[in-house]
Amino acid sequence: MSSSTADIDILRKNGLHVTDSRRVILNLFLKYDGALAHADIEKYSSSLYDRVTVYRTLQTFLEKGIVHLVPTVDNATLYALCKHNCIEGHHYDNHVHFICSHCNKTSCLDDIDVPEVKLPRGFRPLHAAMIISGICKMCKSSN
Amino acid sequence: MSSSTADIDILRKNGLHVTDSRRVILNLFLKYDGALAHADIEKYSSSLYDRVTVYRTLQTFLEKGIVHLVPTVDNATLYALCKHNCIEGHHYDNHVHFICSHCNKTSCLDDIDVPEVKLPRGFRPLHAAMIISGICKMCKSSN
DNA sequence: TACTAATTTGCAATAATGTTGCAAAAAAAA
DNA sequence: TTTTTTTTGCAACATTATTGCAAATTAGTA
Repeated sequence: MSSSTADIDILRKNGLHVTDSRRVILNLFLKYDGALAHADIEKYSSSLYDRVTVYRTLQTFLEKGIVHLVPTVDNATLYALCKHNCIEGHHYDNHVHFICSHCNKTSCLDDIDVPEVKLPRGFRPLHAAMIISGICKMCKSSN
Repeated sequence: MSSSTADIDILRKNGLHVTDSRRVILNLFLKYDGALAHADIEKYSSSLYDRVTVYRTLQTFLEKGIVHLVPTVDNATLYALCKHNCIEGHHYDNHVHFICSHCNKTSCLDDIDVPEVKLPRGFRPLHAAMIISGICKMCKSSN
């Protein structure tokens, strides 16, 4: 049994009660370095918790800025851990997201910022998101 | 009654049978310069057609390259007209998408290409999508 | 530790969204 | 007009997400 309390720390720091389901779900994100869908979480947590609890936990994490939504081109809803200093109600997920067409894993490229783009006259930008699809590092090297 | 046959031309050019529902849906896209969700189409076409027909029509348009999916940060599935020369199975929707936080309209900025980004070693990009949110031209000028 | 107040969870019901098979209707070709 | 092929509508079903409420759990306090 891991004695790490990283998950507990995160929950406490965000003023959340420490519960089993929150710990399990948060640890999934901490261990799996990529974006997770609701279905992934249900699968990996072996249906220990009710679907509704998973939905509500993700919603809570979103609101607290523990995770952010990952943009997608299909209709999938993906969540990923916020790595930098996100605070309640204000995310700093200004990084590029990469989705691998081979292993299907979506990763946050935390160190790659979304580039600025010159918009047509009259448009005022507030936030930009970017998704790049292709072959990821792991899949490329394993060929 | 408009005598324009732009919609018919598009359908013919793509080898599709010309039917009422396809014409109505296609004209929605032609008139409304922005991305539409399935629900929008159901609403604007006054439930003239079955839900299933709308789904199948959108699927057909997607396959033929008449519309493309618009990336989103929530789980919405949005479709927008392909403006440039998309052919069956190969889209050229390499443009930036803009979603207005005020009127909620999603537009294709057809003339703004998604910029190149330098990725970490090992990642091979195939396609890039970009979504910018903010205040659009119309909403800004009406304040 | 035991008690209390507030939060969280599970269950059941419901809503919203999307898919499939098949017969009837419509479109295109002969 | 007739025939062939495609499309549509209906019904049923599947998946994904939301809500209310009582029971269980958490955290603070005595």
